[in-house]
Amino acid sequence: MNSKENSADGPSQKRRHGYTEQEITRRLIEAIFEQRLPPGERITEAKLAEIFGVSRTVVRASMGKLSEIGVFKKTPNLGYTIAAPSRAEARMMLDVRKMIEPGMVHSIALTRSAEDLERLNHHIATEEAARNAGDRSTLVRLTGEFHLKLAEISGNVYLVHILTQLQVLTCLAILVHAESETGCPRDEHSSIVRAIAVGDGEKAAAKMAHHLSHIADELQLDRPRPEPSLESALQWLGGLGRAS
Amino acid sequence: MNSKENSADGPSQKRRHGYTEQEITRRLIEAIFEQRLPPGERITEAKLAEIFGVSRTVVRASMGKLSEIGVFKKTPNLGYTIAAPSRAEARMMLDVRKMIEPGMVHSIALTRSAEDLERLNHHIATEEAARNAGDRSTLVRLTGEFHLKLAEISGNVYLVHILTQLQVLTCLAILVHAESETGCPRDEHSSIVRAIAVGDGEKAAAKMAHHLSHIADELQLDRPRPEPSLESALQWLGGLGRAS
DNA sequence: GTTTACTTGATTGGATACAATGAAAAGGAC
DNA sequence: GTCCTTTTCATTGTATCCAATCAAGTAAAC
Repeated sequence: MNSKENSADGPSQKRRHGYTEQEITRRLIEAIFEQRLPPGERITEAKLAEIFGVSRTVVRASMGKLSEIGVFKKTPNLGYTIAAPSRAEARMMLDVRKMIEPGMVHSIALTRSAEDLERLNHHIATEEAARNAGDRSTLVRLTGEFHLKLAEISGNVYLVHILTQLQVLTCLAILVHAESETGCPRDEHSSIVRAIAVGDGEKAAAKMAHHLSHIADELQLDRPRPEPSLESALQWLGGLGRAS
Repeated sequence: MNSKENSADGPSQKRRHGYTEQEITRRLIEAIFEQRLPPGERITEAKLAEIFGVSRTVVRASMGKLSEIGVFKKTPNLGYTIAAPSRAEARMMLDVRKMIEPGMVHSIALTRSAEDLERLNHHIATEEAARNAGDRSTLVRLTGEFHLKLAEISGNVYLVHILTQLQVLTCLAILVHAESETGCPRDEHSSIVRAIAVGDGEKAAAKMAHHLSHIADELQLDRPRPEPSLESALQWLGGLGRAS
């Protein structure tokens, strides 16, 4: 978090405004996408306030909203951690996305403009560039943002809002549970765009449904242990205790 | 805003805490459901703080979150109003619900337990009672909560969250635009539950899709004027000016 | 050595004071 | 009277202070 152009602006020169709450929220989400804030990491109001050069009041509002949507886990009077979604939670968020996104691309396929296609193709080209360059953290961010771009193109503000939340959470789930942290698989995005381009809503929806299923597959099948829960950890410790 | 059972809970007994942020948020949403907070109403932090007997700090957090999800409209440095969704916004929120809720009931139809059906039937009976009693504000709240109950039964926390937001917004849209403010039409709810009861996911989804379309119809067809926008109003005034 | 009670430290929770903002009213010049 | 400036006022925005809470460590009792 080296965002201290702040440190150069003179010692006692009073900034009219520090970062605003929305800017802070945006930066935190960005940091998660780029894996600078790993799931499970503990984080305090005071620390963030210092980093952004504002009082706790402002970061508190931001962290409150991020907690509300499940990006931070907050335990009262204790503190915050970056969420580390369980497999069950990951499945739930992908279930919701499976309800939403196929319908969304179906709708888009029937209404898309030339400019929309331009944007989508450009985005996919950028994805490919990052993939070829081996820039993993950028790739994860971009593949996530693809889905948000679709929401924007749909023109539905509520979709943008909802999918932004779900996308951040999905990103965290992938970081926790997926083996290959490459974000969305290969070129499924481009096949979705192709279906949109020819106006085939059904096909676009089907492709999107498959795409989301593939993401879900990665989360559920990779690791052998079904759920490294606290319960099993305690059981393990108990067995150890008895053995020694 | 007559929600002062507060005045009954002991005169000078010092509450360790006043209302918590979540309680305040819940009550505000409840008040909207019951039409004690009409769309367009202006509302200030100080006023709410006084009503709930807490400082601005707490209500501010609550109002911030409500603004985030679009229930309040907030203009910086000026104030808040209860949202009065435009027809375009109403259409968008119902579009999203059409993407989500049919799939949701489809899923529920395949997994519902006897207890789930019990809860749903009980809720519908309560709805009917309110309808027969002519208790309109309770009816609006209950018909809205039916959809939330479904989300709860699905067991998906993200669905509960998302639909809670959309439901409140839909309620506001209905209050602004619908002719008959009776909430959800007749006994469409019970036909959905019947399909769920027999495990027919396809039928439940279809019924829900129709149900949501009916709500959308009410919002778009009732009033003659397509959109009483500021633009058209100015144009009208302009014409008047030239004519006089 | 184990348990209990107490202290301490770190962190959030909430209230208050003050600054910043913008709208509307008041005042003055022409 | 109209236009421009100034003042005032209501409201939000931010910082700071202190209280509340919980965990963990410490000391004392048995």
